[in-house]
Order: sequence, then structure tokens, then C-alpha cells
Amino acid sequence: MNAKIPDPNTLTPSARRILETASTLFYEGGITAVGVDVIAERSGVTKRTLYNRFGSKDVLVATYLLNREMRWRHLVETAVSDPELTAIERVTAPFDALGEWVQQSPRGCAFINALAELPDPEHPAHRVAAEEKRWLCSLFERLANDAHITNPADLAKQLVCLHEGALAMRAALPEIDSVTIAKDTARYLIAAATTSSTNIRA
Amino acid sequence: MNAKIPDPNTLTPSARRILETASTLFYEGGITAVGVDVIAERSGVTKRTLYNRFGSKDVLVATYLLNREMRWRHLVETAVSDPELTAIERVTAPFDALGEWVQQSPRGCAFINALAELPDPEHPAHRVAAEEKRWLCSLFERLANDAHITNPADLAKQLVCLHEGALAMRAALPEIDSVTIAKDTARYLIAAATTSSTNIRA
DNA sequence: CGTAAGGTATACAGACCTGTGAATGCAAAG
DNA sequence: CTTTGCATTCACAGGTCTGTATACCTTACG
Repeated sequence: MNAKIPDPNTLTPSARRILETASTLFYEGGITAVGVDVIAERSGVTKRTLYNRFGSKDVLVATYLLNREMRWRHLVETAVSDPELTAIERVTAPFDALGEWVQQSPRGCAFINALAELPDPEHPAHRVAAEEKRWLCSLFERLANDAHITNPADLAKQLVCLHEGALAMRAALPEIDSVTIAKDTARYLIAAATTSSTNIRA
Repeated sequence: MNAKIPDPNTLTPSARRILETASTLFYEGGITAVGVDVIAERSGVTKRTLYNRFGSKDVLVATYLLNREMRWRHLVETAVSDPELTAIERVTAPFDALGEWVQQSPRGCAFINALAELPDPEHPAHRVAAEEKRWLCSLFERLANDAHITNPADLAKQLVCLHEGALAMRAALPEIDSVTIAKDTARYLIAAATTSSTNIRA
């Protein structure tokens, strides 16, 4: 029932083109609304080739999300590894990455969007989406830990919420600069958590 | 091109049933993925009746979102009007409402989800979604103002981000109690903004 | 030279999609 | 009693959807 996802790095030239076209169309037009015919046509490829390379639309969707996750992770990892940054600044670096990212992705989080369209929890999209959020959360936790912040786990969850909220708000109300707001709020929470001040009381 | 949306409060019995069925199916299965045939069948109604009442699927979708927004607004307005609450507690009351809401809506924000599926900015869904976010933002601002908080506008935007993030995270990673985290964070930000402490520095 | 892999081209199956047409039953309100 | 509104049944149009079948071409490589 569930074919395996091809490695986005070892694709034939046509498969590359298909994946790139599909990525754009899926993100901009929605997964369900975009048919394989359009993807094939816009890739300069026949539908047969598409199915030869990916086997099914579901696998193509999963590859799209996986590939997108890889690109996003790479961007974030580059941002947090900037040697110019202090340990504290590193914690908010993902928000800088997000600021760049949304320039080309104003329609919200592709993983959240995919979840909205694919309710079946068995669909590989759910695994990819959940994993991405978990990854971001542990990254925040690790960075907070490296910056000697009290309660890194709690702070990480707060930052992830802010992060997701900024992405969603960007899609719904672009007139609000939600990414900057989220980053400023993150900075504030971090500063508060470093100065050994009163922490959050449940 | 754009038929008008019927008032969800003055519907014939059949239309009510159609709207309720559609609401469930759209939210749980995605808007594009759910066809009018299923909606009609599950409502015990013929497709013709559906089209007599709503005119098009797009209008049905818009009515679904509008009706959902009305229910959500009502829930929030009830929560913030609780006479037991102090002015400060009122500011976080929408998060309490959210906690109840997600019990029956674990699949994220219906408006954000709709935006993900309907990229056309002319679609009425965009108006409804943007308006809902704007409404929530001004509500937060008003509540913050009533609680004599410095910079109510800034705080409101932060709270909206937290709010949306909690909703999105709930859908992606239900194992994290994101609503509680968001509410606690909100309380913290509010407390910080009331004690005339250092505010956010850009 | 021979073979295999990647790709092209066209057609098709079978299901589902939104939306319409035409005729009819039924009940309440004027 | 008749109009009006609501709902019904059945059939259909015209597309689009995913996925497959058949047959051919081109290039690389051993």
C-alpha cells in the first residue's frame, strides 16, 4: 500500500524537474487541488514518466514534503551555525531563517497545510510534519541549553508555538509583520529566562 | 461570479442539516477532498436541494466558515465576559475558550486550513479568515487596554501569534499541550507588561 | 553490436467532480 | 383553492481525477 520515498538527492533529471514543479504547484495551489496531469505537463514530461519515477501521487507528495523539510533544515542549521553569533543570539537564529524563508513561502507552513488536506494519520505527510516540529523543538531546546537558560524544554515549546504562529499569521494577515513580532517576543522570553528572574508560574 | 452567503441563522431545516454535515466533513476531511455528493447523501438530501439552497460549493464553503466563525466568536465572547474574572484574567480568557474549542477541533484552525486549500485570494474564505484574525487581534487589544497594559497593540499581536501557534501545534504534535503553554506564556507577557518592567526592545 | 534504462506519445479505464434539467409531491399561507 | 416555497427523484452533461496499456525512440555502455 505504501511505496517507499525516493531519495531527493539521487533523482534522474526528469524526476528532479517533476519534483520541483510539484513542489511549487503543491505549495501554491494545494495538494488535493493540483492534479498529476498539470504537474507532468508543466515539467515537460509525460504522465507515464512521472509514474515510472514516483509510482503514485502520494509518494510524490511525500517526497515533496521530505525535500522541503531538508531545505528548511539546511537553512536553519546554517543560520544557527553562524560563527558571528553569541550563544544567546543563536537561540533566535531560527527566526532569522524564518524571515528569509517566508519571502518565498508566504502561504504558511507547508507541513501544517499538508496536514489540513490529508486527514489520514497513516499518510507519510503526518510523519514528516510531526518530525519537523519535533526537530525544531529539540533544536530550540539544545540551543537554549547551550545558552545556559533555565528550563530549556519549557522555553523551546514556547518558541515553537511562537514560530508556528508567526508562519500562520503571515499567511492570514500579511499586513502584520508577525515574524518580527515573534522574534522580538522570543528575545524577550529568553532575556527573562537568563536573568534568573521569576519564571512562569502555572 | 460571487453569489451571496445565506445567513446561517435563517435556514430551512434541510439547509441546516446540509450545513452541519458539510461543516463536519469539511473540517475533518478537507474542503477540496469532500465532494457535494457525499454531503448531500450524508444529509439525507438530494444534490439538487443542496444547490437550491446554496447555489454552489463555494458558497457552501463560505457559509461553513462564516458559521464557524460565529460559533467561535460566541464562545470567546462568553469567556471574556465572565463576571468572575479580573481585567487581567480577561486578557487570557480567549485561551481558555481555545482550550475548550480544541477538544472538538483537534485538526487545527479551520480558517488557516481553508486558506491552505483555497489559494485564490478572491475566494470569500480569505475574507472570513483574515477578518477572524483581525477580530481576535482587536479583541486582545481592547482587553489589554481595559487592563491598563502598556502598549496594548503590541501585546495583542504577540498574543495572536501565540494563539495561532498553539492551534497549529495542537494539530501537528498533540502530545505537547500547546494551549496551556501558550496561555502560560501569555500570562507571563501580560504580567511583565503590567509591572512597568523593561519592555521589548527592537 | 546488443541491451537496458530513461523517456516520449497516445489512448484508455473507471471513478469522481461540479452543476443542470425536468417533472412531481406536499404543506402552509394568502 | 391556489399560489408559493421546499424538497424529492432520476438522469445527465462535461470535465477532471489517478493510474495503466501499448508501442516507439534515444542514449549510454559493456
